[in-house]
Amino acid sequence: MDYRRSYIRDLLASEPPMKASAYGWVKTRRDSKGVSFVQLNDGSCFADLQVVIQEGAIPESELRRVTTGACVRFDGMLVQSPASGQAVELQATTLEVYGDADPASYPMQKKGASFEFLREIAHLRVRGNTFGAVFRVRNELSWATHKFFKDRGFMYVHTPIISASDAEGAGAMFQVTTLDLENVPRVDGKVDYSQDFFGRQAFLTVSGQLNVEAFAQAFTNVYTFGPTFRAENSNTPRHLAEFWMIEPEQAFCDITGNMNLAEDFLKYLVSHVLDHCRADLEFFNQRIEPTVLETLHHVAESPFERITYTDAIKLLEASGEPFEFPVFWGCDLQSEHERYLTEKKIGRPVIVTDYPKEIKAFYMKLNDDERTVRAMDVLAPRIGEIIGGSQREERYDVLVSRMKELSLPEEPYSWYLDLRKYGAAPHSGFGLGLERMMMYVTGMKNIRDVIPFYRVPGSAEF
RNA sequence: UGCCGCAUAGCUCAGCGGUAGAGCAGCUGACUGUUAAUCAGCGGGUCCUUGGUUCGAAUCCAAGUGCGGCAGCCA
Repeated sequence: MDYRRSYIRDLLASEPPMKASAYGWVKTRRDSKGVSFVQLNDGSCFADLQVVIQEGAIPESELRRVTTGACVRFDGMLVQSPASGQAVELQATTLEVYGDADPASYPMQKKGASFEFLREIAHLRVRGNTFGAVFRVRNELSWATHKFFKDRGFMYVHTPIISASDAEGAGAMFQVTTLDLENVPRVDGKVDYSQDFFGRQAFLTVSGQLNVEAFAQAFTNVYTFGPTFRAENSNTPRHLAEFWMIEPEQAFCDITGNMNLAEDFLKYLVSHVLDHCRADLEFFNQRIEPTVLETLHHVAESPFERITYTDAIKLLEASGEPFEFPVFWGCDLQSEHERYLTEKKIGRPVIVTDYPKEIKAFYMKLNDDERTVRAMDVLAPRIGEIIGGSQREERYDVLVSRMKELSLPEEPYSWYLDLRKYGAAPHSGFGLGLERMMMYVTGMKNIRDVIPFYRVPGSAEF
């Protein structure tokens, strides 16, 4: 079994007739008198290869083992298919069964399974149509991300997973420790973290941003792309405890440049999957969300709307909508507000900028009005906030006074403050949640269905 | 974490006070090329758990557990 061989995707694009071998997992088998049809898939593309077995070509005792879920190889001739439904098919002459799958207990079926049930068999759901399509698209989004930034001269930075600063403001963190939880060392009644692995408290990162800012101050244009962790007790179809985030950071870039990058990046990703995942997207459009293709073309072609927070509040106040949460200057935008703006009022992605400083993070650059900061959120129909970014505060004194206002300790951020002391460039960046983007592109309704093995409160199986 | 909903065959569900049903899947067979094939037959159940109401509970009530939706926190 050499590693260089044809995928089913390649066979389907080949010119028949030719000898061929097909490796994969059996989706279904249909028998008629004198002939059997096997749908074989190896994950390389949405379409299955139809394998045709004429009566007598393969011993009945072997053919019986070709059941849904079984892992097999067929050898034979790839020929033009006489029936409609596929261009080519494999006329099989030999069969090797690598792994049987007991049809009475194999849980994947060709019909009728709910996403809730499939989450219980996350190790097997990837063999089905929907999750095959989901993870091919996820793969393409990942590669497109690297290509987009590589083509624009960005450096890929591996920011740490374990972080010592515990108060970044992005939410509750998972603590990392090797202390014996049954017998925690204490000094004056408090936990003695000097005996912990790192000699201090440590956590899983909630964002690579602070680290990637340091690299932007040396390599100009950088990005990080990796897992991040939030210990929030969030039970929604849009939140995970472990998710993947893409965070570019640019020196010599203000909030306008940041918005331009965000818009170009989203359009690039959308165009990429339209070009490279056609069959998968058509499946989503047909079976999951009938507006997906239309939405993606729309996003790729039309400019995003850009409005300030202050103007957004005016639009909401003038809307006449019966919002559950009151709208006033200074309020945070709730889901219902975001949905009104992006779905009802504007009908495509909207970038909202210049939020009140009170509802945004300490590191965002203070505007001259001293009431708002240079934040920008990209809101998208169906899913709400997909990107959050800002121009960063590069003025040392302003940053320190902002931290004081929020009672943040300086010590854990001393290195971050150093970046403002020594050769600080104006800089900007944003974070894009890969899974949020996945939901947008595929139309999948639950974030647990766009990540291979999800982690949420109360659940870390597989 | 709050509010709401759901839990019956392997899966998707119906039944909603009188003792367990359908479709799909599985198994057996039929059919000369099927496309989520079709047709016939067969097997398959602690009706989530515990307690209560009742002559009688899958069905009504309560608590627990699990799952889902909405909201908050955010990406």
